[in-house]
Amino acid sequence: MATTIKEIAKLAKVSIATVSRALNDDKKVKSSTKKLIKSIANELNYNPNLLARSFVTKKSNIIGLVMPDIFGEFFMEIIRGVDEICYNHGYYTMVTSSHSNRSMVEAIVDYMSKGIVGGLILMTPLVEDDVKKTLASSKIPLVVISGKSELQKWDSISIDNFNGAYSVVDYLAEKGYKKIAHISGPQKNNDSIQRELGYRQALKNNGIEINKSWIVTGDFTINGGQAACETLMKLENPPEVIFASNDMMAIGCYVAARHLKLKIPVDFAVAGFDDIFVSQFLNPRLTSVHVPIYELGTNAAQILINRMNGNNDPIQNVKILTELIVGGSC
Amino acid sequence: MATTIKEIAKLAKVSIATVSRALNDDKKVKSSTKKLIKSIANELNYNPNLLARSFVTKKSNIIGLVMPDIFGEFFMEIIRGVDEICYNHGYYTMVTSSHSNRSMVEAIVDYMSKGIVGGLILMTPLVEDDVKKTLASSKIPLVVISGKSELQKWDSISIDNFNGAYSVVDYLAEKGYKKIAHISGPQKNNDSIQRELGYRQALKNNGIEINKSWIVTGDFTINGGQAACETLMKLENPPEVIFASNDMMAIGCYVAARHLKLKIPVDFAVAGFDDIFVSQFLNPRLTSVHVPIYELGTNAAQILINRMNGNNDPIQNVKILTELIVGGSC
DNA sequence: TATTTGAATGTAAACGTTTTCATTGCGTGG
DNA sequence: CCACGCAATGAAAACGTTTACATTCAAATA
Repeated sequence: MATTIKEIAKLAKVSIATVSRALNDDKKVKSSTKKLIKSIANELNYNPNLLARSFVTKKSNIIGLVMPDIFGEFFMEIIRGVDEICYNHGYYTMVTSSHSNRSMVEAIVDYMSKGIVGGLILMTPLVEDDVKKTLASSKIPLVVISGKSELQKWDSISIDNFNGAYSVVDYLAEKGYKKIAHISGPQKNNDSIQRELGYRQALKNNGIEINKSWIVTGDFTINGGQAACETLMKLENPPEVIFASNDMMAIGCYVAARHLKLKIPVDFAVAGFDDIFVSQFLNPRLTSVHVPIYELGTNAAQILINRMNGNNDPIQNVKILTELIVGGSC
Repeated sequence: MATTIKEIAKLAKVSIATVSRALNDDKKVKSSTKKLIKSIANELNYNPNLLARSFVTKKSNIIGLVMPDIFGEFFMEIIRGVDEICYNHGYYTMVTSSHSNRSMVEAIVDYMSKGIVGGLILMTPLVEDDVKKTLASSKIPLVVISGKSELQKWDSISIDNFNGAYSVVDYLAEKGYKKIAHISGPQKNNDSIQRELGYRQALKNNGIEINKSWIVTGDFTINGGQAACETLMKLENPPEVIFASNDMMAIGCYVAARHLKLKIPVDFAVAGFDDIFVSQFLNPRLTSVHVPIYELGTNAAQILINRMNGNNDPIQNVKILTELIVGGSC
């Protein structure tokens, strides 16, 4: 079995308390004994039993990352970002999703109540009331990655959806497009809501009136985007360009174009949001709004670790800025 | 603080031992007391402290998943598969990568020695000697997801790279192509090696002689694929079709085609391996070998959990079968 | 010299759970 | 009616670590 401080204590002829202190760099230990203990620990290849330590200190350096799903590069990048920071600080990353058959709340509660994780990162485009209630009772620090800053409740990171959408629609208007349609995401999804607001504001500021038949609700999937696009292009008065609330639906527009034998960007133009990996290989390249997802993860993890180390600064609500990527699709 | 078995014991007027037994469904507890204890536990919203439990039992229901990198849909799908099975069995998934600045070995040792994880899934295309040595000393069960079955050492899951590559090259030969080139992956990468072997065997079986100048080493990246493709197409005697060892490099061929103003599949054809998400949206759709990556993850997790539960069957070396996906790229 | 200080170390409790080894009490067979 | 066995429960140790409190010893102060 693995070596324990007991064995080190025996060899160093000191008590386990001294060993513990020495290994934790307590100032009260004479530097000579400290050196001795450390060298013995090294020799024996000692590794502290983190379970025992967490158990007694009631602190865990495991960070729980709860997501609605584990799929696609968005979540992947989040995990990567979180893991990177965790690794740099000696923390561990535990991931899970709500697994369709359980609610987000159950997933969170599971993580919070077992005593395993010492901090929580919750990634969800929509913080529902029951989730809020659960979070409010949390004894461990947590950070929310969300579509919208949950001001004054928890630390949060969110994408600047509004300005991202604004920038792309504004670009379209400046380019001379007048008939600008929008395929939104799910109704209650905060990312989607904010992006639609940005769309509307950009139209307004450019003196373009909103045509309700040009705003169609999608579901963030390729199929949804395709259906929405076909609906739009079959209108008596079809739009010149479609701003899809995410790239997946924009890809759906490409598929629809092939079906309808229409050519992008000559017959109609397309723009998306997220700038996912695929988008640069679409033909023509998709104009989109780049989101530094990785930074969402690193920021969340950094803030959380600070909190876990006792940081008591006021609640932070970080907004991650986006960048317009211009392709040949419009 | 959270409720403990002590409080339950007090309320039920029994000892903590009985509570522990009752909650663990020990047969020796009278069913009436068991019922009482469980109802009280329920009432108090009791959750066992997993740290304490793992600490005393020396078993952890946390599975460590170590990967060379956390990037792209391949790893994402693995994580998803592992998480799904873990969730279904009440296990937890902890992920990490080797983070470029530490070796795979360090990452593994870190996970093994801290007592946190009770089982390990190691995902790597190449099990090097130092890793082997480390794994050999492991006290906890582990499963390897690799490019090649490490027979008789550890349970392993691997992709049937050889037959996957064989099937696509055989398809090309049957279609009438004679000049079939290959862009391989990194030299020591097992996935790459097996795929090249499949390529060679398929040529042989179809009576096609191997032309060494048509085999170029790539690095699994888009840029590498592009460079390799340009090298090939600038030969005096360029090939008719290129089989790239993965889809990323196949995408590089598309990029090269654009540069060279060549048209796929008329000027030259392309096939890949992996059937990544992007591939279906390339124009024309990429012919590739589909790999059920998700199942790699679920299989690995399932085998590992069985081992953690005391399964002592002989070592398993599972090979995951592939499927040829025919697109318009050849 | 007697007392105080403080640095260095030791003692032992505590964390929540499982588990081994008693202990109790009751029914059954002789 | 005694002994035995068995079902049900309890008492207490154990896991590895941290930490509050106690102790020691020597140097510094009065």
